[in-house]
Amino acid sequence: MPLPRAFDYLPPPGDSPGADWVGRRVRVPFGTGERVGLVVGVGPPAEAGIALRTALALLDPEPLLTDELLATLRFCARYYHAPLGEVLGMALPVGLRDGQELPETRPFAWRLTEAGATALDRLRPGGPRRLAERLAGGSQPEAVLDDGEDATAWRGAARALAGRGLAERVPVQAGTLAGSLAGERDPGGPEPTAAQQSALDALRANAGFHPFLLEGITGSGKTEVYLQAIRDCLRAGRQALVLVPEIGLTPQTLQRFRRRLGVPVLAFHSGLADGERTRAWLAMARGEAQVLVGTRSAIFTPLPAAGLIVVDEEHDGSYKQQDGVRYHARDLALVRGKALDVPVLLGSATPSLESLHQALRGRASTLRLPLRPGSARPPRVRVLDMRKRVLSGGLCSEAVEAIAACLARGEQALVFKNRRGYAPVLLCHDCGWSATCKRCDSAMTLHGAGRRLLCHHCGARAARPPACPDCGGLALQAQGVGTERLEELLQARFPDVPVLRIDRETTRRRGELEEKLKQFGDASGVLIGTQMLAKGHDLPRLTLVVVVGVDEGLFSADFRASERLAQLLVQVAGRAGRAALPGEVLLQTHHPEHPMLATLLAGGYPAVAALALAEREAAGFPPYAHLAMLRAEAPLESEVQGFLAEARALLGEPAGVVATAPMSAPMARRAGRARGQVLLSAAQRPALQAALDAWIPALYALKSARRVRWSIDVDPVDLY
DNA sequence: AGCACGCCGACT
DNA sequence: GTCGGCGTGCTC
Repeated sequence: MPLPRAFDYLPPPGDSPGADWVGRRVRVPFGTGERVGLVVGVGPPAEAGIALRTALALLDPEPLLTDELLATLRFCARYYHAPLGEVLGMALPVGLRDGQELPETRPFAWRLTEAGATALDRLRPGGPRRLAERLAGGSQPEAVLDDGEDATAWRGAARALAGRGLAERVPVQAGTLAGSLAGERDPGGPEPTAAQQSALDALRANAGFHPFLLEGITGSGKTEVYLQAIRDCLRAGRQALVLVPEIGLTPQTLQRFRRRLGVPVLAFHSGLADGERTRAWLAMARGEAQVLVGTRSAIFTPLPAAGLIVVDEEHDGSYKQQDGVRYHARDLALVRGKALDVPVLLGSATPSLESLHQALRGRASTLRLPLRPGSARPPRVRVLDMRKRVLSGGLCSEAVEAIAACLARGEQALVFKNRRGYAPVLLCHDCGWSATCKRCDSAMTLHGAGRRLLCHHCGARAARPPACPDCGGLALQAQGVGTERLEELLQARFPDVPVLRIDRETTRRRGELEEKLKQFGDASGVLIGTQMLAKGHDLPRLTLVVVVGVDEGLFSADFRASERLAQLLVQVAGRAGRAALPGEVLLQTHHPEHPMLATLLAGGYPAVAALALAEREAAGFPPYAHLAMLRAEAPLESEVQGFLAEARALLGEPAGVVATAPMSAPMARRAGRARGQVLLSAAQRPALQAALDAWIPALYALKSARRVRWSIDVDPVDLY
């Protein structure tokens, strides 16, 4: 339960609990019902004089959590000021949280039954037949099937065969699996470059906990270093955990890991069914699996034989949980690495300022991978000054000409716009009215070729009004451009080549991005996309990138906006060009003289990072200060302000901490709810933590806290 | 967070 | 006379 304390129970009748009960689940009476609990301690009750109830049953024959993981979760609860119960609930896979029995995790294989062998020739062509033909050559481990031609479809086929008694699922003896995988593959891989070799030497010279910051742009071979480091780890008989950003966990990534490592590689992400998540988690907990690749929440997998933690694209925003327990998986990776005494390898082309700061202070070692000879050269970057230009749908004539020239060479162009929809604003040119959301303080975005209005914050929809609701005029105009309008424009301008739009609207399903890009192929054409296209899939024929609308990021109120923009520009630019086909990047801006852009062009990301660090130090922002945010929302503005005012008064002026007055969130109303916040800042972490330790219990006790939804965000990434 | 209890308004 | 609204307090 999200309650800030633990509950004591008497042991189930006949049981005598010892310290080895810690980390096991119990079923207990709670209030009027029953709950699954996790034993976090055994001993006399924390408080005398409370009538204890009796636990009903011990559920697990062995602890689910290692001591280290439980200690890390306790740390997580303390550090992020979340109730331990909520942290535990979040860290356990759903199936285990609601008390299910521990599933089988041993590897299984499929084989044909006798009936299946005889029926083989009579099967109609299709998935089941293809699978049956594979199995006719001998039983196949599931891990091998997962990696084959029908990587996603074979399970359905297997179910169909099993339903007719033609195939069966049988356990594989331990040990034979790794061998069968290694035997089939080529685990050697390419010869490491000098830079990769020295990175690996540095990793090998290290024993125990140490953070490494692996800096290298796309194509510099970071993954190769991960793979070699994991192989070292496996050779020592230890487990490796690899964290990847939400969009990084593609079938291709997994396949590459499986091929090169020669052992089963488990995936862990929100797209998995509950059962699969539980099994992957447990297989690591039981030491039956050695490698797990997963997104943010994979940081909570038990690693009884840990050897290495890798965080790929460590600067990526998706490592920060944005609701509930607002943890940061990269930061927790460092906490776990220290507790487990294993190296933590943070990789990025554009490291976060936090990690660069750690490296500057000598807390992390930097390993650099320069570009490999023969791979892409850095693209030529041109800034297009948009002032006083004639625009056609957001693109200036130079950009359109560059696209035309690129297509004439038979190559591909990418137009990047971080705004989906047709246009971000619908404006009345007669009276200045613009379409805003009824429930949010934000403009509604035009969609559907400009015929519909959609709020990106609450999902509200409306038809485009035929006339201005305010003045009745007919001068309603779409202002600005989104990806949809760019698609319309480019399709009209280049009718003879494919124009493909990739954003959350056109590409929702997992794996759909890969399918679409595969279909797009190597032929000449134009891609239009948002963030989704900033990284990932390899596009060898892509030589031109046009970035439309850099300006939003240059003048944002958020102090992290320029860092994020620089990271995005570097990532997007990294998509252009190959050894044989040099790339070009065009940046459209109204502020060509902006220092961030100038610095980026002159010195690349390292120069921007150095500049940003100096600014942060001068302004007293992270990583030179530490922040915490109290947020509250409620249907009524008065309830939010009432709570925040009381909360702010309770805080007082603690030593070493500066807190703002209660204020409205940058978007003061969202989905019909008023939102407000108080920001705390401290030069030293302990002062901030001490203030929060004293403050938060008092917040729970506030009456006004019951009328709002409030939360604490330690190390917030977004200030709203 | 759930859940029960409790005290005031609209229905058969 | 009862169903049900959500304010309040508790959960070992």
